[in-house]
Amino acid sequence: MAATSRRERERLRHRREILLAAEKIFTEKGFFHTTVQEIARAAEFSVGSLYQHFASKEELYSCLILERAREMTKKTLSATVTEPDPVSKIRALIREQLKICEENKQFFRLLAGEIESPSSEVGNRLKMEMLVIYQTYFDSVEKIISEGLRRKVFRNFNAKKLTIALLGMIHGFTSHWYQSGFQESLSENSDLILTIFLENITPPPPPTGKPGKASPRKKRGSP
Amino acid sequence: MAATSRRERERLRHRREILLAAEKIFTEKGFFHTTVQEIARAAEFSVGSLYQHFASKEELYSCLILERAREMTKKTLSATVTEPDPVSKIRALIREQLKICEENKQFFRLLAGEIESPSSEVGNRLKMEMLVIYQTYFDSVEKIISEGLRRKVFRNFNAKKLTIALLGMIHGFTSHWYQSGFQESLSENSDLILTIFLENITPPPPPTGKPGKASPRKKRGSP
DNA sequence: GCTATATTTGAATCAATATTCATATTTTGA
DNA sequence: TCAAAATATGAATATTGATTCAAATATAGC
Repeated sequence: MAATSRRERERLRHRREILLAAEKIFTEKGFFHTTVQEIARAAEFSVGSLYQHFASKEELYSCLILERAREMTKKTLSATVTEPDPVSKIRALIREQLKICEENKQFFRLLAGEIESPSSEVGNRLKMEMLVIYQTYFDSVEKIISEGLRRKVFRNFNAKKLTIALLGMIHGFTSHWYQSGFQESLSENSDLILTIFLENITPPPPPTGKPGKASPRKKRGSP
Repeated sequence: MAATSRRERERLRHRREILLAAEKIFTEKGFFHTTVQEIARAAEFSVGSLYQHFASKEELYSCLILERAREMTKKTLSATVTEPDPVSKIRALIREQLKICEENKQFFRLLAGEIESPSSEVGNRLKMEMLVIYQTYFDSVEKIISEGLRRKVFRNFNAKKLTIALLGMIHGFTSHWYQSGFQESLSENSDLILTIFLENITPPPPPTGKPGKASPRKKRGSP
C-alpha cells in the first residue's frame, strides 16, 4: 500500500542516480574538491535538479554517507545472527566486514574519513550521526564478545577493550589493503585475524623445550 | 658553525609560532574550514607575513603535518632501539606510540585523517609523502617482527600481516580513545595490546577440562 | 644619524562555486 | 487537444576567502 505513483517512483530513481553519481565523484576527489556541477554532469541532470532532491551539497553528502553506513553495518551484523555461538559469530563478522569492504572498495574510505577526520570537515550533524551508527555497531559486536565471556569461551578480559582490539585489527587490514592499491585479496585475511584474536602468536610450548625462553609474561627486564 | 644570525633565529622562531597557531586551528576545524586570516590572528601576524614563510595555505598545512609525522614516528622507533629482544621492542613500541598520541591528543587526528581520507583532500604531494613516512614506519616495525620470527619467538605467520594486525590494534585503541573524548588513560592499554598480540584470549586448557569445547581451531562448523 | 635591506601590514584583487530563480519543458488528467 | 501542475534547466547572483603588493615599519651596518 506504499503510495508509489509513477511520479514518486521516478523521483526516487532520480534520487538514487544522483547519489550514485555523487558517490563516484566524492570518493575520487573528496567533499571539498567536488563541485555540484560535476555531480550534476555525471548524473546527467542540471544543478537545479539536484537541489530538488537535496537542500545543499552538504546534505547530499551526508545522505550518501549515512545511508550507506547504515546499510553496510546492518548487512555485516546480519551475517552474525544466524551463527550459533560467539566464536562463529565473530568469524562471520570478520568475513562479512572484509567482504563488504571489498565490494565497496573506494567507498569505505569516505566512511573511514568521516570517523577519523578532524572535527567537522563537513558539519557536526553528520559527525554526530556517524558516531551513533558507529556506536551501535560497536555495541553489537561488544555484545557478542560479552556473550563469549559469559560462556567462558574467552579469557576474562574487558569486553569493550577486546572489541576495540578486534575492530581495530579488521580496520587495519582494510586500511592497509586500500593504501597498497587493493593488491591481494582482503578477505583472505579473515582466518588470520580470527586466529590472532582467539589464539596466540607465540609458539606453543615446545614438547622438549627449556621453558621460559620465549615467555612474554615477564613485566620488565632491565638491560 | 650553523650560520644562525640573530635574523635567522628570529625567522625560525616566527615560523614555529605560525606552525603552532596553525596546528591549533587546523586540529579544531580541519583544513577547509580554517582560514589563513584566523591563523594569522592566532599567530599574531598579518596574513602577508604567513606568506613570507609558506607559499600557500596548502604548503603551510603540509609542512605542519609532515614535520610532526616524521618527528612522532622517529621518536616512537627510537624507544625500541635500546631494547634487547623483539618482544621488549614491541612492548616499548606500543607504550611509546600510545604515550605520544596522548601527548599530542588532538594532533594525531590530523595525521590519521591524512592517511585515511579520500584521495587528496589536500593535494597529492602531501598524500604521497605521508605514504612514504607511513611505509618507513611500517617497515621498521615489520623488521622487528621478522627478527622475532627468525628467532622463533613467534609462531610462523607472515611478518607483514602481523605488522598490520599490531598497528591496526594500536590505532584502534587510539581512535576509540579519541572518539570517546579522551576519557580514561590511553597508555593503560599497552599491556593488553601486547597480551592479545603475543598470547591468546581463549582460556588456557583447563587442568581438568573436557577438551575441544572452546577450540577455535576447527575450520567450519555447519550448524 | 643615515641608507640599504629585510620584514610586516592589511586592504584590494581575483577566482571559484554554492545557491537561486525566471523560464522552458514535460507530464498528468480531463 | 488543452491547461494546470510538476519538474528541469543553467545563466546570473552573491559570498567567501586565498593571494598579492604597494606602502609602512623595523633592523643592520657604517
